[in-house]
Amino acid sequence: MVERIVVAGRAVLVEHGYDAFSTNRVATVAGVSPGSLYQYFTDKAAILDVVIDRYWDEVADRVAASLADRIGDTGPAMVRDTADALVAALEADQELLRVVAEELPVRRSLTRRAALERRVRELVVAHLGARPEATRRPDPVVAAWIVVNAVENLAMRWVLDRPTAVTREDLLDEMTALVGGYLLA
Amino acid sequence: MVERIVVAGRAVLVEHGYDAFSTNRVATVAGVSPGSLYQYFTDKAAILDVVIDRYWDEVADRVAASLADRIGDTGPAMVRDTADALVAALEADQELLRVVAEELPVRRSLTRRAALERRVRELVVAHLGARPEATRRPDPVVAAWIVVNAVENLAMRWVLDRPTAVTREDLLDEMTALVGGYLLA
Amino acid sequence: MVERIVVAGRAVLVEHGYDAFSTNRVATVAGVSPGSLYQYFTDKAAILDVVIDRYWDEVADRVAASLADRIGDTGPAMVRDTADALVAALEADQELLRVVAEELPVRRSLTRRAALERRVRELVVAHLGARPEATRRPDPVVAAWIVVNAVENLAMRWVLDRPTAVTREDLLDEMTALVGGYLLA
Amino acid sequence: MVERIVVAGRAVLVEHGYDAFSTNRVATVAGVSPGSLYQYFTDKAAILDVVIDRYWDEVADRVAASLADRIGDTGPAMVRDTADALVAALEADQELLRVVAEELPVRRSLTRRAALERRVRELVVAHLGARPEATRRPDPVVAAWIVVNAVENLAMRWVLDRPTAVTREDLLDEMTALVGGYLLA
DNA sequence: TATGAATGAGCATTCATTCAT
DNA sequence: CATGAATGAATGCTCATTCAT
Repeated sequence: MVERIVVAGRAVLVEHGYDAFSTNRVATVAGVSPGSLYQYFTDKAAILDVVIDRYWDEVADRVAASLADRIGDTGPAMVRDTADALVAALEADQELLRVVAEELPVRRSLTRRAALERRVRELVVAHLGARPEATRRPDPVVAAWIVVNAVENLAMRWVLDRPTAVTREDLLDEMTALVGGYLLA
Repeated sequence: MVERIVVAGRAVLVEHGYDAFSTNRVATVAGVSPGSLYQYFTDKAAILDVVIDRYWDEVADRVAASLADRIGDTGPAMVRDTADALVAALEADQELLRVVAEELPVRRSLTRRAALERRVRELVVAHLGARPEATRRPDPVVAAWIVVNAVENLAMRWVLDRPTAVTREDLLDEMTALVGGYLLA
Repeated sequence: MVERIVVAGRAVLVEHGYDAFSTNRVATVAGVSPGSLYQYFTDKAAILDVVIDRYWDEVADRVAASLADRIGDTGPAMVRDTADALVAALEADQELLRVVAEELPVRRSLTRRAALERRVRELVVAHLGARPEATRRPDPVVAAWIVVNAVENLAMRWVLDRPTAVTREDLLDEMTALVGGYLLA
Repeated sequence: MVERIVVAGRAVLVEHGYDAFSTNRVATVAGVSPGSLYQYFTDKAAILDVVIDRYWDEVADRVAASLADRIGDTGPAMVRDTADALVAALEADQELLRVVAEELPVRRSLTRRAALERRVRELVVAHLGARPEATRRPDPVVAAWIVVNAVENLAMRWVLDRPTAVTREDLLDEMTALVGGYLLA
């Protein structure tokens, strides 16, 4: 039932946008009475939170799963593969990404995205710490912040804007160059 | 009168947040009757749009003004100065930036930010086109897209999140390294 | 408009009872939109309060007016006339009295009725203080409390219950005897 | 089970007030499922009715028990003792009295209180009938109505309002004087 | 042009009641 | 009998918008 409601919530968001995300509509789409919503969620906001959290968790899971396959990667390949995984994760549910990233107040996604970023950042810091020759940047913590923010944002903007001038391959190549060039600059 | 309304709209946004941005409140703060709003704006959304557009225009103006002073810049200095100008522009009205960037649907800012980005991108393209030795990237259009997005986003996140690990100097240094390393990678 | 709403509120109360006293119904009966209610009243409760307060104020006014005519009264005649005035005042809007006294939480009427009682009690205390021979009761404050409560309640119960055994004349006679007998006991 | 529900109903009323008297809460406090309520009561109102009826029955029982002890009483002593018994009965469960008398629609208590009053009134009528010299009032039925109403109301108001000017002894003394003075007036 | 009272569709939420298990 | 998830009508209230003045 929680499932039905969350799925319906997602559907409403994707098909009718955030403005149409009313409890009544979510209930209708879920084939459930409005009252039932409140047996599983305290609030309208609580439903939305679950939908959003679930989205970012899925993105994180996809990225993690993808990375697990290429654990031996090193240097440029690792960057490219990670970027690829991230882009793929964002492409997986573009419709919802559009709503979550453009219609919803960013604030709603903040904690979940921050968590995701922190996780990745820590991996990067660890990686850089383990291989001093991998970078010439003075502070690995700063470098990780830069790299993670830049890559995440580039991937998101690309998926959302689909700039005609930049193919998917371009994007991955350039992100690789961006990170590689930066770390060794 | 348009002026009064827009100023009031900005004030409401900054002082009470987007949720309190109701036509009645804006009218009250503007010292105007709610009916009068509709003589200058078609919509509540139209007011908001002007407030937001004006914000991004101000940011663009500040960046432009700042750049005009350093017209002779070249290479790293140019990057650093541009980044500095952008950070400064975003710092100039942090309160509104917070609302615009975190409380409002991103969609609202989309066209104006896109315009800003396009302008800067064209400058970058022109610059790169004029000095082929400035970059090893194969496609200047792609490179410009990458660079502008990365720098803009990094500046915004830094101003909004104020990550303790990254000082303002760090930020500028690293952005310079990021761009420099990338273009020559 | 306040007038219309209050009148409609009274009408709803009288015709459909307290349970039907919903904002929408009051608005409908007032021939007004639900939103308009909130331009003049903070709350549903605020509307009800005005209706109730107005009712008790009318009762108080009628009693006061009636008493003003018989200012020279003394002893038994004064008691009888006052009782008469009170009964008449309660009879004037029996339908509303029924709702106010039997359907509504008593609590709602408490402050207004307390004010009315206090006013009358003070008159009684003053009267008794001025004519020591009018009573043998040791404490005029206590005596006033007893007398006012007894008379008010008897009048109310009689109007509401219309006990077949007790005619209006009976009631007045007996209340006169009650008060007279008590004060001189 | 009926017991558990009624006890829970009383508890909810006393601890949280009438507004919180929801079937769900009563069921929770009773440690019973909401559905089970409807196997023993037709209605939410039915539960409330039993709670209230039981309350007034308890008051009646206490008064009756108290009176049984003083069966030989006559005249003023009888009045005083009866009044004492009534006040004591009302003081016994003041918390519930407050809810029943001030938060609940009076209508709910009407039949049970009417029954109580009728019982007492009949006693008074019988008493007065048996001793013609006990009163100078022309109609014992009328006199009984007056006396019972006055005493009951005074007792209730005193317990609920605890007027500082009137001690418990005052109250009993004055009620005795009131009734005595009246009957012999 | 400016007003602001009036609007009314729409919303989030509650809770007495039911009924399949 | 007992359950408790599910119901859904109904509620109080908001606020963008209109329009007679």
